[in-house]
Amino acid sequence: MRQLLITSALPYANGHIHIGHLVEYLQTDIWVRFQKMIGNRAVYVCADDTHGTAIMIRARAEGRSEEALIAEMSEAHQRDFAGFGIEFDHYGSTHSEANRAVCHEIWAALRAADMIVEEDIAQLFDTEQGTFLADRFVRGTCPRCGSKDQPGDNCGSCGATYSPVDLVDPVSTLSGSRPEIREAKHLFVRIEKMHDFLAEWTQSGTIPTESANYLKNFFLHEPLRDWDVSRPAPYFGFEIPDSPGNYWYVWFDAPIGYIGATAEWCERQGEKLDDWWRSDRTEVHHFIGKDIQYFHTLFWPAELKTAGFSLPTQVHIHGFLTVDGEKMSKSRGTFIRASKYLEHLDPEYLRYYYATKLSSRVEDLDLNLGEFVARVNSDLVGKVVNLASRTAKFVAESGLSAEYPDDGGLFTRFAERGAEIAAAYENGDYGKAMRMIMELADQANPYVEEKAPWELRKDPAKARELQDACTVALNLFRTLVIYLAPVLPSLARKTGELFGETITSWSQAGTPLTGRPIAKFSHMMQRVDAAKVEAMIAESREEAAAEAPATAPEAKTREDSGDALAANPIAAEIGIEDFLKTDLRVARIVAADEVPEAKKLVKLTLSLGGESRRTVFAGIKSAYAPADLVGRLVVVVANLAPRQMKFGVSEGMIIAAGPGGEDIFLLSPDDGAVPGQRVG
RNA sequence: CGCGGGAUGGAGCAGUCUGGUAGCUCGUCAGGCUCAUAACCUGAAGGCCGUAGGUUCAAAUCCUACUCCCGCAACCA
Repeated sequence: MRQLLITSALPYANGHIHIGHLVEYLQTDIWVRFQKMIGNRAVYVCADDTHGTAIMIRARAEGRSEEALIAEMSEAHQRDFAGFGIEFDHYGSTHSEANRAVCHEIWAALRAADMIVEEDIAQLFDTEQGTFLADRFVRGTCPRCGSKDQPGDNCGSCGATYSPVDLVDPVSTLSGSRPEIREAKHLFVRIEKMHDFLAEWTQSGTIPTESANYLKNFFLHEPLRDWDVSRPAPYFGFEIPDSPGNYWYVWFDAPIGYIGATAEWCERQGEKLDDWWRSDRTEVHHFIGKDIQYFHTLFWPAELKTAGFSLPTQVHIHGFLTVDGEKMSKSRGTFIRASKYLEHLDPEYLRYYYATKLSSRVEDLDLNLGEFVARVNSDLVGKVVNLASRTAKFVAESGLSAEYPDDGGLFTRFAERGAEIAAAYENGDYGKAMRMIMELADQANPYVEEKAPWELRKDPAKARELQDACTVALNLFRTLVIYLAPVLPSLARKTGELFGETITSWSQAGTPLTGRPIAKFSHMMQRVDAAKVEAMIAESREEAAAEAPATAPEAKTREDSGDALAANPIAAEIGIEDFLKTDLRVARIVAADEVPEAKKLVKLTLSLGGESRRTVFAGIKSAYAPADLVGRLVVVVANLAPRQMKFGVSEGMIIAAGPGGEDIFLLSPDDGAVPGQRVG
């Protein structure tokens, strides 16, 4: 019997679970259930990831403590997971004493290994908010080219990279105030010390080949940079014991949460943590998304190795979810929260659909809504459940035959495929497992067809034959359900009830049931109603629109949400003279050309009236077709310094609102404005 | 030459590692059945396996080049 410790990435306490997250938790849950069914000892732990600036800022904005915020989110997360049948053995929080203790332990080991270095860093400090500002919370004027309103780490105009402290006229996006420069001590992990170990470990088969290559090409080909793991107060997190006033960066304590949560589970179960994290006997399996492999395959093993913990046996990495071939989109209604899904649809549908799409490769997974409906209905309802619903009632009185009848080897064939299907589950090739199971299901229905129990029952002399046929069909059905049980726990439970047993073990599939009563049959699974899918999408779209006023023209002024403003607060005050430096002009788009090689850009030719023409590259390709742009009036920043871009020189910038992606909204003057007129 | 993945009947995919009759599900069409949740069964149509070369007795499969698509990275909202 193998002993397995299994984790999914810790969901961040700043947001709700959506169907994209669920790919990972369902993938993990299926694997865990499978392992338990084949008799391995598997423990599935997870926790909320609770620390960091984002949590602190949000708690402040909502006028409550961080603890209150994360408690509420943890509850919401666990409710969503439970709704999808995701069963953790323990669900903790990174904000726990258990986790703090492990952080201390790992920290001490890093110190002992002389892997911690200190360095003073000049950082911007927002005096109004009383906090240091991460790069993304600062904007200002580029020190090199003078472009205004640039991000804190690099200039979007000239491409210069710099530190936020170098910005001319920096502005805090939290308060709009001008931050001051303060020196602060930061602590770094000198991960380069583990370079040789990591180079070997990442190529050892523990992680998918694609990922190993990625790490080799992007990080391990040169010395690894020191990892900044501290943040000065105020910060919501754990204070570093030997560096008062400094806190561990959220990404330091997040993975450690795996161990912290395990420690809590051990405490409750009377187990020893060392049996799970410092033992060759226990395999550690992480399930993560490709976006965070960097943390899990470099820093994490380096820390574990240094502190003498077990290294991950395997890191299972999955891709992202797309819906109908596109990224999840709020405006399209495909950004679907777990709780919203559950209001409309059975979680087993999604469990099955994802299972049919998952493999051991790092691939994105597409939720095609039309296919979703068709697959679930034809596979689960039409093929599998149908076997029971067309035969169970014929044996309601007689029960199953006392001896398993001659079925021409059908059941044996079903049983023999078990090992192969199990291997597919083990390897994470759920799609392959589902295909094999459905292949079997496709053999079962013709059997029923051939035996025609509805004919047999007309002749009392054939009662025995009828009972035998149904015994075969129901046993085939039962075996299929056992194979599907890791994916469809609810169907497995109902099937168990039909047969008067509990489905807990894979080996049950190998032996047919005989001589026992069959419970009254009732529908085990409803067909997917496409209308409900549509309703779910429509509601998601409406709710997203209500949250983001910029994307909801129908929203009236009094209903506008404050989110857009909160997300991007008003900049520092300026005088009229500053504003007048910006020369905004009305311009007419006289030509709009595709820039085929560019992802975001459209090449515009603007007329400022008369013979005056400008070429401007605008990043609006995702929102506007060039043909729709020609002729319309826009507002252009006319005195912006020309900028050399990959595809040509851009001589200005057109003004637009919106968060980006498909949600970009060009500003246009009302009728009557003429190209060349100044906007002021 | 930025990194990676992909291209197989109308749709979604398997098959590619380990060359040897091109397969599955859905959809379509024609029958059948009526036990079953407009479910199920039988049959049919539909593919020169992205393109062009090469290796081989034999290529969807191996090799080379190219084209297109999708992620990620870069590009002014």
